[in-house]
Amino acid sequence: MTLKLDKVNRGPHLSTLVASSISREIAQGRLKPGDQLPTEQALATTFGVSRNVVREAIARLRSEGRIWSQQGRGAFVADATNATVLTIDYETLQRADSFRNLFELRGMLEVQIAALAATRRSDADIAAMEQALDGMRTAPYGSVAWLKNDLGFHRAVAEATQNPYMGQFLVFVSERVRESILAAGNQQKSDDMARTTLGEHERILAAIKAGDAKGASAAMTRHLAGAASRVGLPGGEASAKPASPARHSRLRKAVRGQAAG
Amino acid sequence: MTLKLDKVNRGPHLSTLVASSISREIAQGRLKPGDQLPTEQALATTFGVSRNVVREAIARLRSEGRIWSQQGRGAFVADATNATVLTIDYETLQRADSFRNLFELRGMLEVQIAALAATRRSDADIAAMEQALDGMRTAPYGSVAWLKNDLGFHRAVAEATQNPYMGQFLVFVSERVRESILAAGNQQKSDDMARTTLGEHERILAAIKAGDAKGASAAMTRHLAGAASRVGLPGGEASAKPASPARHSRLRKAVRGQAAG
DNA sequence: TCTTGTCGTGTTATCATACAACCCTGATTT
DNA sequence: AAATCAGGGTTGTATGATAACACGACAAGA
Repeated sequence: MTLKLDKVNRGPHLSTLVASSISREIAQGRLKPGDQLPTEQALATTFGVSRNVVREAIARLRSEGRIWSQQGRGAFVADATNATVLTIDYETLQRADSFRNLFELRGMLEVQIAALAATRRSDADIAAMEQALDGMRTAPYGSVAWLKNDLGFHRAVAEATQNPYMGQFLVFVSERVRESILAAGNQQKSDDMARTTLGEHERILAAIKAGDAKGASAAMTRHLAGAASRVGLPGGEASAKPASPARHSRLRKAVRGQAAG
Repeated sequence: MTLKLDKVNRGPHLSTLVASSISREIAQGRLKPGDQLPTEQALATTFGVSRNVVREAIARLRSEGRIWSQQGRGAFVADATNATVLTIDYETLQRADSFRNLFELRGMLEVQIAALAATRRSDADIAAMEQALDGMRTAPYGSVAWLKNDLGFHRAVAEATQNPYMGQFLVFVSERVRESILAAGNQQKSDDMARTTLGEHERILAAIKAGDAKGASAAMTRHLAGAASRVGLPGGEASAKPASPARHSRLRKAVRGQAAG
Protein backbone atom coordinates (compact mmCIF):
# COMPACT_ATOMS: atom_id res chain seq x y z
CA MET A 1 0.00 0.00 0.00
CA THR A 2 1.25 3.38 -0.89
CA LEU A 3 1.07 5.52 2.16
CA LYS A 4 -0.53 8.73 1.28
CA LEU A 5 1.36 11.48 2.86
CA ASP A 6 -0.74 14.34 1.98
CA LYS A 7 0.50 17.79 1.61
CA VAL A 8 1.20 17.79 5.28
CA ASN A 9 4.89 17.76 4.77
CA ARG A 10 4.52 21.24 3.50
CA GLY A 11 7.25 23.76 3.51
CA PRO A 12 10.57 22.73 4.79
CA HIS A 13 11.60 25.34 2.28
CA LEU A 14 13.20 28.36 3.81
CA SER A 15 11.47 30.59 1.31
CA THR A 16 8.14 29.35 2.60
CA LEU A 17 9.06 30.27 6.13
CA VAL A 18 10.23 33.70 5.11
CA ALA A 19 7.11 34.29 3.05
CA SER A 20 4.89 33.21 5.93
CA SER A 21 6.73 35.46 8.29
CA ILE A 22 6.36 38.51 6.11
CA SER A 23 2.79 37.57 5.37
CA ARG A 24 2.05 37.42 9.05
CA GLU A 25 3.54 40.84 9.58
CA ILE A 26 1.15 42.17 6.99
CA ALA A 27 -1.86 40.30 8.28
CA GLN A 28 -1.30 41.49 11.82
CA GLY A 29 -0.94 45.07 10.78
CA ARG A 30 2.68 45.62 11.64
CA LEU A 31 3.19 46.30 7.96
CA LYS A 32 0.47 48.51 6.56
CA PRO A 33 -0.42 49.03 2.89
CA GLY A 34 2.03 51.42 1.34
CA ASP A 35 4.83 50.63 3.75
CA GLN A 36 8.18 49.79 2.32
CA LEU A 37 9.71 46.47 3.22
CA PRO A 38 13.29 46.26 4.35
CA THR A 39 15.75 45.68 1.58
CA GLU A 40 16.37 42.18 0.41
CA GLN A 41 19.81 42.29 1.89
CA ALA A 42 18.45 43.38 5.25
CA LEU A 43 15.80 40.69 5.20
CA ALA A 44 18.40 38.12 4.30
CA THR A 45 20.56 39.01 7.26
CA THR A 46 17.72 39.29 9.75
CA PHE A 47 16.32 35.92 8.72
CA GLY A 48 19.76 34.45 8.50
CA VAL A 49 19.28 33.16 4.96
CA SER A 50 20.68 34.04 1.59
CA ARG A 51 19.29 36.79 -0.50
CA ASN A 52 18.18 34.19 -2.98
CA VAL A 53 15.75 32.71 -0.51
CA VAL A 54 14.36 36.12 0.28
CA ARG A 55 13.80 36.72 -3.40
CA GLU A 56 11.85 33.49 -3.79
CA ALA A 57 9.68 34.48 -0.86
CA ILE A 58 9.08 37.90 -2.33
CA ALA A 59 8.28 36.44 -5.73
CA ARG A 60 5.65 34.35 -4.06
CA LEU A 61 4.11 37.23 -2.14
CA ARG A 62 4.12 39.32 -5.27
CA SER A 63 2.27 36.67 -7.20
CA GLU A 64 -0.33 36.63 -4.46
CA GLY A 65 -0.78 40.36 -4.82
CA ARG A 66 0.27 41.06 -1.27
CA ILE A 67 3.24 43.19 -2.20
CA TRP A 68 4.59 44.86 -5.29
CA SER A 69 8.14 45.79 -6.06
CA GLN A 70 9.94 47.97 -8.50
CA GLN A 71 13.51 47.80 -9.61
CA GLY A 72 15.61 50.48 -8.05
CA ARG A 73 13.02 51.47 -5.46
CA GLY A 74 12.07 48.64 -3.23
CA ALA A 75 9.18 46.41 -2.23
CA PHE A 76 5.94 47.80 -0.83
CA VAL A 77 2.88 46.38 0.83
CA ALA A 78 -0.09 46.37 -1.55
CA ASP A 79 -3.67 47.28 -0.78
CA ALA A 80 -5.67 44.41 0.59
CA THR A 81 -8.15 44.50 -2.27
CA ASN A 82 -5.39 44.05 -4.81
CA ALA A 83 -5.07 40.42 -3.93
CA THR A 84 -5.31 38.69 -7.23
CA VAL A 85 -5.73 35.28 -5.70
CA LEU A 86 -8.07 33.90 -3.10
CA THR A 87 -6.28 31.68 -0.67
CA ILE A 88 -7.13 29.95 2.56
CA ASP A 89 -3.97 29.10 4.34
CA TYR A 90 -3.44 25.80 5.98
CA GLU A 91 -3.33 27.08 9.51
CA THR A 92 -6.75 28.67 9.60
CA LEU A 93 -8.14 25.52 8.04
CA GLN A 94 -7.22 23.71 11.22
CA ARG A 95 -9.50 25.81 13.33
CA ALA A 96 -12.66 24.04 14.28
CA ASP A 97 -14.99 26.85 13.26
CA SER A 98 -13.39 26.97 9.82
CA PHE A 99 -15.03 23.71 9.04
CA ARG A 100 -18.49 24.90 9.92
CA ASN A 101 -18.05 28.17 8.09
CA LEU A 102 -16.70 26.57 4.97
CA PHE A 103 -19.49 24.05 4.99
CA GLU A 104 -22.00 26.85 5.22
CA LEU A 105 -20.44 28.65 2.29
CA ARG A 106 -20.39 25.50 0.26
CA GLY A 107 -24.02 24.86 1.01
CA MET A 108 -24.97 28.35 -0.03
CA LEU A 109 -23.29 27.79 -3.36
CA GLU A 110 -24.56 24.29 -3.94
CA VAL A 111 -28.21 25.03 -3.33
CA GLN A 112 -28.25 27.91 -5.75
CA ILE A 113 -26.17 26.05 -8.27
CA ALA A 114 -28.55 23.11 -8.21
CA ALA A 115 -31.48 25.36 -9.00
CA LEU A 116 -29.65 27.05 -11.81
CA ALA A 117 -28.43 23.76 -13.19
CA ALA A 118 -31.97 22.45 -13.39
CA THR A 119 -32.90 25.21 -15.80
CA ARG A 120 -29.80 25.15 -17.95
CA ARG A 121 -28.49 21.60 -18.03
CA SER A 122 -27.65 20.03 -21.35
CA ASP A 123 -27.75 16.37 -22.23
CA ALA A 124 -23.99 16.17 -21.85
CA ASP A 125 -24.27 17.54 -18.33
CA ILE A 126 -26.81 14.89 -17.42
CA ALA A 127 -24.55 12.23 -18.85
CA ALA A 128 -21.62 13.48 -16.78
CA MET A 129 -23.71 13.35 -13.62
CA GLU A 130 -24.87 9.83 -14.36
CA GLN A 131 -21.36 8.70 -15.04
CA ALA A 132 -20.17 10.11 -11.73
CA LEU A 133 -23.05 8.38 -9.97
CA ASP A 134 -22.12 5.08 -11.57
CA GLY A 135 -18.58 5.55 -10.39
CA MET A 136 -19.85 6.05 -6.85
CA ARG A 137 -21.94 2.90 -7.04
CA THR A 138 -18.98 0.70 -7.87
CA ALA A 139 -16.51 2.22 -5.43
CA PRO A 140 -16.42 1.48 -1.71
CA TYR A 141 -17.77 4.26 0.44
CA GLY A 142 -15.12 6.71 1.47
CA SER A 143 -12.48 5.40 -0.87
CA VAL A 144 -10.45 7.66 -3.05
CA ALA A 145 -12.43 6.65 -6.12
CA TRP A 146 -15.66 7.31 -4.29
CA LEU A 147 -14.60 10.76 -3.19
CA LYS A 148 -13.39 11.55 -6.66
CA ASN A 149 -16.71 10.64 -8.21
CA ASP A 150 -18.58 12.46 -5.49
CA LEU A 151 -16.71 15.62 -6.30
CA GLY A 152 -17.18 14.88 -9.97
CA PHE A 153 -20.95 14.77 -9.55
CA HIS A 154 -21.06 18.11 -7.83
CA ARG A 155 -18.73 19.57 -10.39
CA ALA A 156 -20.94 18.29 -13.17
CA VAL A 157 -23.89 19.99 -11.53
CA ALA A 158 -21.93 23.20 -11.29
CA GLU A 159 -20.86 23.01 -14.89
CA ALA A 160 -24.44 22.50 -15.92
CA THR A 161 -25.03 26.12 -14.97
CA GLN A 162 -22.94 26.95 -18.05
CA ASN A 163 -21.05 29.38 -15.85
CA PRO A 164 -17.44 28.22 -15.51
CA TYR A 165 -16.85 30.23 -12.36
CA MET A 166 -19.48 28.21 -10.54
CA GLY A 167 -17.47 25.03 -10.96
CA GLN A 168 -14.23 26.77 -10.17
CA PHE A 169 -15.47 28.23 -6.92
CA LEU A 170 -17.39 25.19 -5.85
CA VAL A 171 -14.48 22.84 -6.40
CA PHE A 172 -12.21 25.18 -4.52
CA VAL A 173 -14.50 25.41 -1.53
CA SER A 174 -15.27 21.71 -1.59
CA GLU A 175 -11.61 20.82 -1.55
CA ARG A 176 -11.07 23.06 1.45
CA VAL A 177 -13.99 21.41 3.19
CA ARG A 178 -12.49 18.03 2.47
CA GLU A 179 -9.13 19.07 3.85
CA SER A 180 -10.87 20.42 6.87
CA ILE A 181 -12.60 17.08 7.37
CA LEU A 182 -9.29 15.30 7.08
CA ALA A 183 -7.75 17.66 9.59
CA ALA A 184 -10.56 17.00 12.03
CA GLY A 185 -10.18 13.30 11.37
CA ASN A 186 -13.72 12.31 12.26
CA GLN A 187 -14.97 10.20 9.43
CA GLN A 188 -16.62 6.90 10.09
CA LYS A 189 -17.87 4.76 7.27
CA SER A 190 -20.74 2.36 6.91
CA ASP A 191 -22.61 0.75 4.06
CA ASP A 192 -25.69 2.46 5.32
CA MET A 193 -24.09 5.81 4.65
CA ALA A 194 -23.21 4.76 1.13
CA ARG A 195 -26.81 3.88 0.33
CA THR A 196 -28.17 7.01 1.91
CA THR A 197 -25.69 9.24 0.13
CA LEU A 198 -26.36 7.61 -3.19
CA GLY A 199 -30.06 8.08 -2.75
CA GLU A 200 -29.60 11.74 -2.05
CA HIS A 201 -27.56 12.19 -5.16
CA GLU A 202 -30.11 10.32 -7.24
CA ARG A 203 -32.87 12.61 -6.09
CA ILE A 204 -30.78 15.63 -7.04
CA LEU A 205 -30.13 14.22 -10.46
CA ALA A 206 -33.80 13.38 -10.99
CA ALA A 207 -34.86 16.92 -10.17
CA ILE A 208 -32.24 18.44 -12.42
CA LYS A 209 -33.17 16.05 -15.19
CA ALA A 210 -36.79 17.09 -14.86
CA GLY A 211 -35.87 20.75 -14.96
CA ASP A 212 -37.34 21.25 -11.52
CA ALA A 213 -35.33 24.07 -10.00
CA LYS A 214 -37.17 24.13 -6.69
CA GLY A 215 -36.94 20.38 -6.38
CA ALA A 216 -33.27 20.39 -7.20
CA SER A 217 -32.41 22.95 -4.56
CA ALA A 218 -34.58 21.14 -2.05
CA ALA A 219 -32.88 17.85 -2.81
CA MET A 220 -29.52 19.50 -2.52
CA THR A 221 -30.49 21.01 0.80
CA ARG A 222 -31.45 17.58 2.08
CA HIS A 223 -28.19 16.16 0.78
CA LEU A 224 -26.17 18.81 2.55
CA ALA A 225 -28.04 18.28 5.77
CA GLY A 226 -27.31 14.59 5.48
CA ALA A 227 -23.68 15.18 4.70
CA ALA A 228 -23.41 17.51 7.66
CA SER A 229 -24.79 14.94 10.03
CA ARG A 230 -22.52 12.27 8.57
CA VAL A 231 -19.47 14.29 9.48
CA GLY A 232 -20.89 15.16 12.84
CA LEU A 233 -21.71 18.76 12.27
CA PRO A 234 -25.25 19.97 12.84
CA GLY A 235 -27.16 19.07 15.97
CA GLY A 236 -24.50 16.69 17.12
CA GLU A 237 -22.31 19.10 18.99
CA ALA A 238 -19.24 17.12 18.08
CA SER A 239 -17.35 19.86 16.37
CA ALA A 240 -19.88 22.63 16.26
CA LYS A 241 -18.93 24.23 19.54
CA PRO A 242 -15.25 24.88 19.79
CA ALA A 243 -14.14 25.91 23.20
CA SER A 244 -11.16 28.08 22.40
CA PRO A 245 -10.56 28.47 18.72
CA ALA A 246 -7.28 30.24 19.17
CA ARG A 247 -5.28 27.43 20.64
CA HIS A 248 -5.34 24.73 18.00
CA SER A 249 -1.79 24.82 16.85
CA ARG A 250 -1.16 21.44 18.39
CA LEU A 251 -3.55 19.86 15.94
CA ARG A 252 -1.11 20.20 13.13
CA LYS A 253 1.37 17.84 14.71
CA ALA A 254 -1.43 15.38 15.29
CA VAL A 255 -2.32 15.35 11.64
CA ARG A 256 1.24 14.92 10.63
CA GLY A 257 1.58 11.97 12.94
CA GLN A 258 -1.57 10.45 11.56
CA ALA A 259 -0.35 10.78 8.03
CA ALA A 260 2.88 9.13 8.87
CA GLY A 261 1.22 6.16 10.51
CA MET B 1 -6.30 66.80 -15.48
CA THR B 2 -4.78 63.70 -14.10
CA LEU B 3 -4.06 61.28 -16.84
CA LYS B 4 -5.23 57.82 -15.99
CA LEU B 5 -2.53 55.35 -16.68
CA ASP B 6 -3.84 52.04 -15.75
CA LYS B 7 -1.98 49.22 -14.19
CA VAL B 8 -0.46 48.31 -17.50
CA ASN B 9 2.92 47.82 -15.95
CA ARG B 10 2.56 44.08 -16.41
CA GLY B 11 5.25 41.97 -14.90
CA PRO B 12 8.49 42.73 -16.58
CA HIS B 13 9.85 40.08 -14.29
CA LEU B 14 11.34 37.15 -16.10
CA SER B 15 10.17 34.83 -13.38
CA THR B 16 6.59 35.89 -14.09
CA LEU B 17 6.97 35.01 -17.73
CA VAL B 18 8.49 31.66 -16.95
CA ALA B 19 5.79 30.87 -14.41
CA SER B 20 3.07 31.81 -16.86
CA SER B 21 4.63 29.69 -19.52
CA ILE B 22 4.81 26.62 -17.35
CA SER B 23 1.35 27.33 -16.00
CA ARG B 24 0.00 27.43 -19.51
CA GLU B 25 1.60 24.11 -20.33
CA ILE B 26 -0.24 22.62 -17.39
CA ALA B 27 -3.53 24.30 -18.13
CA GLN B 28 -3.50 23.17 -21.73
CA GLY B 29 -2.73 19.60 -20.81
CA ARG B 30 0.71 19.30 -22.29
CA LEU B 31 1.87 18.64 -18.75
CA LYS B 32 -0.44 16.26 -16.96
CA PRO B 33 -0.69 15.67 -13.20
CA GLY B 34 2.13 13.42 -12.10
CA ASP B 35 4.42 14.39 -14.93
CA GLN B 36 7.91 15.43 -14.07
CA LEU B 37 9.05 18.82 -15.14
CA PRO B 38 12.37 19.28 -16.85
CA THR B 39 15.20 19.99 -14.51
CA GLU B 40 15.81 23.53 -13.40
CA GLN B 41 18.95 23.62 -15.43
CA ALA B 42 17.12 22.45 -18.54
CA LEU B 43 14.36 24.99 -18.04
CA ALA B 44 16.94 27.70 -17.57
CA THR B 45 18.63 26.93 -20.84
CA THR B 46 15.42 26.48 -22.83
CA PHE B 47 14.05 29.76 -21.54
CA GLY B 48 17.39 31.44 -21.88
CA VAL B 49 17.45 32.66 -18.30
CA SER B 50 19.43 31.84 -15.23
CA ARG B 51 18.52 29.02 -12.94
CA ASN B 52 17.70 31.60 -10.31
CA VAL B 53 14.82 32.96 -12.34
CA VAL B 54 13.49 29.48 -12.90
CA ARG B 55 13.60 28.85 -9.19
CA GLU B 56 11.55 31.95 -8.47
CA ALA B 57 8.97 30.83 -10.99
CA ILE B 58 8.86 27.37 -9.48
CA ALA B 59 8.56 28.79 -5.99
CA ARG B 60 5.55 30.70 -7.16
CA LEU B 61 3.90 27.72 -8.82
CA ARG B 62 4.59 25.63 -5.76
CA SER B 63 2.94 28.13 -3.49
CA GLU B 64 -0.08 28.02 -5.75
CA GLY B 65 -0.25 24.27 -5.39
CA ARG B 66 0.21 23.65 -9.08
CA ILE B 67 3.43 21.70 -8.70
CA TRP B 68 5.35 20.08 -5.91
CA SER B 69 9.02 19.36 -5.74
CA GLN B 70 11.32 17.23 -3.69
CA GLN B 71 14.98 17.68 -3.17
CA GLY B 72 17.02 15.20 -5.09
CA ARG B 73 14.14 14.01 -7.26
CA GLY B 74 12.61 16.80 -9.22
CA ALA B 75 9.46 18.84 -9.67
CA PHE B 76 6.13 17.27 -10.57
CA VAL B 77 2.76 18.52 -11.69
CA ALA B 78 0.23 18.33 -8.87
CA ASP B 79 -3.39 17.27 -9.11
CA ALA B 80 -5.65 20.07 -10.20
CA THR B 81 -7.67 19.85 -7.02
CA ASN B 82 -4.62 20.52 -4.92
CA ALA B 83 -4.52 24.12 -5.98
CA THR B 84 -4.47 26.12 -2.78
CA VAL B 85 -5.36 29.36 -4.44
CA LEU B 86 -8.26 30.46 -6.53
CA THR B 87 -7.17 32.82 -9.24
CA ILE B 88 -8.82 34.49 -12.17
CA ASP B 89 -6.18 35.65 -14.53
CA TYR B 90 -6.29 38.96 -16.21
CA GLU B 91 -6.79 37.61 -19.70
CA THR B 92 -10.01 35.74 -19.11
CA LEU B 93 -11.32 38.78 -17.29
CA GLN B 94 -11.23 40.62 -20.58
CA ARG B 95 -13.68 38.27 -22.20
CA ALA B 96 -17.14 39.64 -22.49
CA ASP B 97 -18.91 36.65 -21.00
CA SER B 98 -16.64 36.75 -17.96
CA PHE B 99 -18.41 39.85 -16.85
CA ARG B 100 -21.85 38.31 -17.00
CA ASN B 101 -20.72 35.11 -15.34
CA LEU B 102 -18.94 36.89 -12.54
CA PHE B 103 -21.92 39.10 -11.98
CA GLU B 104 -24.13 36.07 -11.74
CA LEU B 105 -21.85 34.46 -9.20
CA ARG B 106 -21.72 37.61 -7.19
CA GLY B 107 -25.47 37.87 -7.22
CA MET B 108 -25.85 34.31 -6.04
CA LEU B 109 -23.62 35.05 -3.10
CA GLU B 110 -25.10 38.42 -2.26
CA VAL B 111 -28.71 37.31 -2.15
CA GLN B 112 -27.99 34.48 0.21
CA ILE B 113 -25.66 36.57 2.28
CA ALA B 114 -28.28 39.24 2.73
CA ALA B 115 -30.75 36.72 4.05
CA LEU B 116 -28.24 35.25 6.44
CA ALA B 117 -27.11 38.67 7.58
CA ALA B 118 -30.67 39.59 8.47
CA THR B 119 -30.80 36.79 10.99
CA ARG B 120 -27.35 37.19 12.50
CA ARG B 121 -26.43 40.85 12.35
CA SER B 122 -25.09 42.53 15.45
CA ASP B 123 -25.40 46.18 16.36
CA ALA B 124 -21.83 46.75 15.26
CA ASP B 125 -22.67 45.34 11.85
CA ILE B 126 -25.60 47.70 11.47
CA ALA B 127 -23.38 50.59 12.46
CA ALA B 128 -20.82 49.62 9.85
CA MET B 129 -23.47 49.52 7.15
CA GLU B 130 -24.83 52.90 8.14
CA GLN B 131 -21.39 54.39 8.13
CA ALA B 132 -20.75 53.08 4.64
CA LEU B 133 -24.07 54.48 3.48
CA ASP B 134 -23.17 57.86 4.90
CA GLY B 135 -19.92 57.73 3.03
CA MET B 136 -21.79 57.07 -0.18
CA ARG B 137 -24.11 60.01 0.43
CA THR B 138 -21.28 62.50 0.70
CA ALA B 139 -19.20 61.20 -2.20
CA PRO B 140 -19.92 61.89 -5.85
CA TYR B 141 -21.40 58.97 -7.72
CA GLY B 142 -18.78 56.78 -9.28
CA SER B 143 -15.86 58.40 -7.49
CA VAL B 144 -13.23 56.37 -5.78
CA ALA B 145 -14.64 57.22 -2.38
CA TRP B 146 -18.10 56.22 -3.53
CA LEU B 147 -16.93 52.87 -4.83
CA LYS B 148 -14.98 52.25 -1.67
CA ASN B 149 -18.00 52.83 0.49
CA ASP B 150 -20.18 50.80 -1.82
CA LEU B 151 -17.87 47.86 -1.43
CA GLY B 152 -17.69 48.61 2.28
CA PHE B 153 -21.45 48.32 2.59
CA HIS B 154 -21.55 44.97 0.92
CA ARG B 155 -18.64 43.78 2.96
CA ALA B 156 -20.37 44.86 6.12
CA VAL B 157 -23.40 42.85 5.07
CA ALA B 158 -21.20 39.84 4.43
CA GLU B 159 -19.47 40.19 7.74
CA ALA B 160 -22.82 40.36 9.46
CA THR B 161 -23.20 36.69 8.63
CA GLN B 162 -20.48 36.10 11.23
CA ASN B 163 -18.82 33.84 8.68
CA PRO B 164 -15.49 35.34 7.66
CA TYR B 165 -15.33 33.38 4.44
CA MET B 166 -18.45 35.11 3.19
CA GLY B 167 -16.73 38.45 3.23
CA GLN B 168 -13.54 37.05 1.80
CA PHE B 169 -15.25 35.44 -1.15
CA LEU B 170 -17.63 38.28 -1.80
CA VAL B 171 -14.90 40.89 -1.81
CA PHE B 172 -12.83 38.77 -4.12
CA VAL B 173 -15.63 38.30 -6.60
CA SER B 174 -16.72 41.91 -6.35
CA GLU B 175 -13.22 43.14 -7.07
CA ARG B 176 -13.08 40.95 -10.15
CA VAL B 177 -16.43 42.30 -11.26
CA ARG B 178 -15.15 45.81 -10.76
CA GLU B 179 -12.04 45.09 -12.79
CA SER B 180 -14.20 43.57 -15.45
CA ILE B 181 -16.29 46.73 -15.55
CA LEU B 182 -13.16 48.80 -15.84
CA ALA B 183 -11.92 46.59 -18.64
CA ALA B 184 -15.20 47.09 -20.45
CA GLY B 185 -15.05 50.78 -19.69
CA ASN B 186 -18.76 51.42 -19.95
CA GLN B 187 -19.76 53.40 -16.96
CA GLN B 188 -21.89 56.45 -17.37
CA LYS B 189 -22.82 58.47 -14.35
CA SER B 190 -25.80 60.52 -13.42
CA ASP B 191 -27.24 61.94 -10.25
CA ASP B 192 -30.30 59.89 -10.90
CA MET B 193 -28.25 56.74 -10.61
CA ALA B 194 -26.80 57.91 -7.32
CA ARG B 195 -30.25 58.42 -5.82
CA THR B 196 -31.55 55.14 -7.12
CA THR B 197 -28.55 53.21 -5.90
CA LEU B 198 -28.71 54.80 -2.49
CA GLY B 199 -32.38 53.95 -2.22
CA GLU B 200 -31.70 50.35 -3.02
CA HIS B 201 -29.04 50.16 -0.36
CA GLU B 202 -31.29 51.77 2.19
CA ARG B 203 -33.99 49.19 1.59
CA ILE B 204 -31.46 46.43 2.08
CA LEU B 205 -30.28 47.94 5.32
CA ALA B 206 -33.83 48.40 6.56
CA ALA B 207 -34.67 44.76 5.94
CA ILE B 208 -31.51 43.54 7.63
CA LYS B 209 -32.13 45.86 10.54
CA ALA B 210 -35.61 44.44 10.92
CA GLY B 211 -34.29 40.90 10.82
CA ASP B 212 -36.37 40.22 7.73
CA ALA B 213 -34.42 37.59 5.81
CA LYS B 214 -36.86 37.29 2.93
CA GLY B 215 -37.09 41.05 2.61
CA ALA B 216 -33.34 41.44 2.69
CA SER B 217 -32.76 38.97 -0.10
CA ALA B 218 -35.58 40.50 -2.11
CA ALA B 219 -34.11 43.97 -1.66
CA MET B 220 -30.71 42.67 -2.63
CA THR B 221 -32.17 41.03 -5.71
CA ARG B 222 -33.71 44.32 -6.74
CA HIS B 223 -30.43 46.09 -6.11
CA LEU B 224 -28.53 43.65 -8.26
CA ALA B 225 -31.06 43.92 -11.04
CA GLY B 226 -30.66 47.66 -10.90
CA ALA B 227 -26.89 47.44 -10.85
CA ALA B 228 -26.99 45.09 -13.80
CA SER B 229 -29.02 47.48 -15.84
CA ARG B 230 -26.81 50.39 -14.82
CA VAL B 231 -23.77 48.69 -16.26
CA GLY B 232 -25.60 47.65 -19.38
CA LEU B 233 -26.29 44.04 -18.56
CA PRO B 234 -29.70 42.87 -19.73
CA GLY B 235 -32.07 41.20 -17.35
CA GLY B 236 -31.47 41.01 -13.64
CA GLU B 237 -31.46 37.25 -13.78
CA ALA B 238 -28.81 36.98 -11.13
CA SER B 239 -31.17 35.75 -8.47
CA ALA B 240 -32.17 32.25 -7.53
CA LYS B 241 -35.33 32.51 -9.55
CA PRO B 242 -34.58 31.22 -12.99
CA ALA B 243 -37.22 32.43 -15.35
CA SER B 244 -36.66 30.99 -18.80
CA PRO B 245 -35.77 27.32 -18.92
CA ALA B 246 -34.39 27.16 -22.39
CA ARG B 247 -31.71 29.03 -24.12
CA HIS B 248 -29.83 31.48 -22.10
CA SER B 249 -26.74 32.68 -23.78
CA ARG B 250 -25.73 34.94 -26.47
CA LEU B 251 -24.12 37.50 -24.42
CA ARG B 252 -23.47 40.95 -25.33
CA LYS B 253 -20.67 41.88 -27.56
CA ALA B 254 -21.98 45.33 -26.85
CA VAL B 255 -19.98 45.46 -23.68
CA ARG B 256 -16.75 44.87 -25.45
CA GLY B 257 -17.67 47.15 -28.29
CA GLN B 258 -18.19 49.95 -25.88
CA ALA B 259 -14.83 49.26 -24.35
CA ALA B 260 -13.17 49.97 -27.63
CA GLY B 261 -14.87 53.33 -27.93
C1' DT C 1 16.27 82.07 -8.70
C1' DC C 2 15.15 78.55 -11.68
C1' DT C 3 16.15 75.00 -14.78
C1' DT C 4 18.91 71.34 -16.45
C1' DG C 5 22.35 67.96 -16.78
C1' DT C 6 25.42 64.88 -14.37
C1' DC C 7 26.87 61.92 -10.99
C1' DG C 8 26.92 58.94 -6.99
C1' DT C 9 24.45 55.92 -3.99
C1' DG C 10 21.12 52.55 -2.90
C1' DT C 11 17.91 49.02 -4.50
C1' DT C 12 16.05 45.50 -7.27
C1' DA C 13 16.74 42.16 -11.27
C1' DT C 14 19.55 38.92 -13.17
C1' DC C 15 23.53 36.02 -13.89
C1' DA C 16 27.09 32.68 -12.71
C1' DT C 17 29.23 29.44 -9.76
C1' DA C 18 29.83 26.51 -5.94
C1' DC C 19 28.55 23.48 -2.38
C1' DA C 20 25.27 20.75 0.61
C1' DA C 21 21.43 17.57 1.01
C1' DC C 22 19.04 14.20 -1.00
C1' DC C 23 17.19 10.49 -4.27
C1' DC C 24 17.95 6.82 -7.32
C1' DT C 25 20.46 3.25 -9.54
C1' DG C 26 23.65 -0.19 -10.02
C1' DA C 27 27.81 -2.51 -8.83
C1' DT C 28 30.10 -4.54 -4.97
C1' DT C 29 30.41 -7.02 -0.95
C1' DT C 30 28.78 -10.16 2.52
C1' DA D 1 20.08 -13.39 -2.29
C1' DA D 2 20.46 -9.45 0.54
C1' DA D 3 22.75 -5.65 2.40
C1' DT D 4 26.06 -1.98 1.53
C1' DC D 5 28.05 1.57 -0.69
C1' DA D 6 29.77 4.54 -4.41
C1' DG D 7 28.47 7.50 -8.10
C1' DG D 8 25.74 10.63 -10.82
C1' DG D 9 21.81 13.54 -11.11
C1' DT D 10 18.58 16.96 -8.96
C1' DT D 11 16.94 20.30 -5.82
C1' DG D 12 18.09 23.56 -1.92
C1' DT D 13 21.04 27.19 -0.37
C1' DA D 14 24.93 30.40 -0.26
C1' DT D 15 27.89 33.89 -2.32
C1' DG D 16 29.61 37.27 -5.31
C1' DA D 17 29.21 40.09 -9.28
C1' DT D 18 26.95 42.91 -12.83
C1' DA D 19 23.14 45.47 -15.12
C1' DA D 20 18.98 48.37 -14.81
C1' DC D 21 16.61 51.63 -12.46
C1' DA D 22 15.17 55.39 -8.91
C1' DC D 23 16.31 59.25 -6.30
C1' DG D 24 18.59 62.91 -4.26
C1' DA D 25 22.71 66.04 -4.30
C1' DC D 26 25.17 69.19 -6.69
C1' DA D 27 27.12 72.06 -10.01
C1' DA D 28 26.64 74.67 -14.43
C1' DG D 29 24.08 77.67 -17.17
C1' DA D 30 20.06 80.85 -18.09
